[in-house]
Amino acid sequence: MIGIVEVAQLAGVSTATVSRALNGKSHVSARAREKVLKAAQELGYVASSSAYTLATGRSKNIGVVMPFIDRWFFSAVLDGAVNALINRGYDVTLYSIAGGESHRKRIFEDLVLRKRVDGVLTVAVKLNDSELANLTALQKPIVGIGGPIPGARSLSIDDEGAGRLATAHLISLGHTEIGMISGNPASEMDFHQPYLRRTGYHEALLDANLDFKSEWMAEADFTVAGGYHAAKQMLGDPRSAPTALFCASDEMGFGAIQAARDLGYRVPQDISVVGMDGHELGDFYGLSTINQLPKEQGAKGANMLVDILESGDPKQLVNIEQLTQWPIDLLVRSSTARRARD
Amino acid sequence: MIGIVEVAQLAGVSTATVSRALNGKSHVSARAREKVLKAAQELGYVASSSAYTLATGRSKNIGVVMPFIDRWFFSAVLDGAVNALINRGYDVTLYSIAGGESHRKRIFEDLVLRKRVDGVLTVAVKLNDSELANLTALQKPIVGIGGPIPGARSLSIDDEGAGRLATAHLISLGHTEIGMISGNPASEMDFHQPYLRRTGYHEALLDANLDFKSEWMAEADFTVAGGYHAAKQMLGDPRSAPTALFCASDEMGFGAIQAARDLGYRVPQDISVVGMDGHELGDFYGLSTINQLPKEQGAKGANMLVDILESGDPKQLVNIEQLTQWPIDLLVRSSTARRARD
DNA sequence: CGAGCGACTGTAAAGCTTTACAGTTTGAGC
DNA sequence: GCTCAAACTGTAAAGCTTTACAGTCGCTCG
Repeated sequence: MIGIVEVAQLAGVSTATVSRALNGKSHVSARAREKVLKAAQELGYVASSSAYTLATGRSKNIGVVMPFIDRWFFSAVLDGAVNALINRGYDVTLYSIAGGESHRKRIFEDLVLRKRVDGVLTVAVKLNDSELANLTALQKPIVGIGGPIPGARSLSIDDEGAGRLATAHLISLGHTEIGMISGNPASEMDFHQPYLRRTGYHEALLDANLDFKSEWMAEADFTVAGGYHAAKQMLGDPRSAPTALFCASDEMGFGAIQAARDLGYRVPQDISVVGMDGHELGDFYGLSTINQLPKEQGAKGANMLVDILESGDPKQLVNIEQLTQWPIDLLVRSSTARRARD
Repeated sequence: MIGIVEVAQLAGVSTATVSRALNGKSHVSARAREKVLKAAQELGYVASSSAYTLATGRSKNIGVVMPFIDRWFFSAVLDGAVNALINRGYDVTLYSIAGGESHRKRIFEDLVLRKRVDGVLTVAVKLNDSELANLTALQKPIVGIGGPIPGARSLSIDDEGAGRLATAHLISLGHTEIGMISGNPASEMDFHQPYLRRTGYHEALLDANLDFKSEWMAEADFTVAGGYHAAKQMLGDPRSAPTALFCASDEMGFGAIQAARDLGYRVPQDISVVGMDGHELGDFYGLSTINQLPKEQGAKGANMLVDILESGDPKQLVNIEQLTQWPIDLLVRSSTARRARD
């Protein structure tokens, strides 16, 4: 096992000089630096990260905590975060809290804490008071993606505004009978996107002086199958079928398009459908949507966290509540069109 | 900052006893153990993982290396692995090698090496000689998922057998003109699934004494859009259009179904389509497929790795080549049916 | 009753790096 | 040539745990 002393010996300097030369923090003569670099190269030396962490108190490691890993939105956020963090010299340790409450408790108390990570990035996880207190006590900064976190920094789209925009898009196309397939609040999310998006929908209708019927509101679980069933039910009744549909997720939008087609409607000539998220398959299925660029959100959140860590200002670390609004984008594709004349 | 000495003081014992009581390795009197546990609980003590790693040489951390994070198959494997590893007390550090060769080199040489991880799990990554030599020199075991790795353990489905099974399924339904949409070998995979699956297809045709036409073979990039275009091209020509299609990924299968429908074919009455992988949307779209249970593969690979680490036998760690074949399953849904009489 | 063994506990070293502090060298300015 | 600051370098401590080794204690067995 070769360590810093072997490098120091080969280079003919002290271990302190080796450390300084390799980390580039303080003054080292060009001659010494060169000898050290050569020796390190020759021996294939890489500093032990555990010793580094023990000595400095920094692990160069960020914990990412999310409720799901294999759902599209989450893996996209993760992908963006991992790439951003690698570029800034940080590793990421991944925690899934799908395993229930005890699982979650163990992660926050035992694993994440104490030196394992320098900071925490959460995705659609709302921390409770004791989790926040733990992190604060240890001076570990946290950035949350996907919803505001009281007492911490967060990055989130304006879900209400997104709902309003999607609905307004349909209104601008001349639709007056607009249904919504809303997310199910019980679907394991910590935040309230379902409510917020629904509120935006209602507001847009109000703004345009449009009627709202209760048959135009359905709930599903954010999945394709859920969207399919809800849409089939809503569109199946010719007396109350709306001419346009806003779905609170793209997956539900895919299901709704399929349901409409199966019922004999043409999309978009007979029924317009707008989704939400920016799912990778949206382009293929031609689904108009509100794009929230999850990959970019992940990268942005990761960079915010590293900025805080490297600001050098301990006051920045914790106890700062700040909501960064993430811009949204209306992506118009082929699933929405002007309302046909009756 | 409270450490092991604070716990020792409060419990009135030495740090050695605290360590032993908490790790449960060797004999500690019940009385002492109880005092230690109580003190640790009271102080909220958790051992510093960096000090633990430095002292023991084990990090309780597994590196997972994959070329993509946000593609369905990979995130499913990751999900399975993360949950399995958490259950066995290991963390996972995630590396994406999407960033190109230098990126990859940095990960394998600088980050993964030296104490950061106890072992490595790769997904669809073929290690080159120097990467393998590095890991071997450091006695870090490795398990690869998604293809055989010379000189290491791996877990993989029999891609050739899968291709044969999918094709045989179509043959058993009476189809004699069977096309294939194969993966593109250049699509950033380290392994040769495209070739293997194609070989299986050819073999099945041979076994059944069926003809093969070159118009029945197309290549695409594993995506929905790619499958759509390839299928549209192949099915569009009525002179040579096959009555059944084997797609080397489920995404391409989705695209193929859509293409067939857009051309006016009914699926499965006019055209049968079988995919491969077990994509989560397969159920919704009714795509028959070869299910390879990626989540379970991830969990199995992770458990294999931990078993090796905890076997206590240093000879198990490296230099063992072993290919574990992962069983596959034919999942028959509504996209395949008996060939219609002409 | 003594020897010896097993169970338990404590001391101290080892693991590897960073960095405060102190010491040395270098070179500029006078 | 001397002084002094700045640049560089080395020594040693600190960071926190595990564990080898040695020591203590109580008990059993002869």
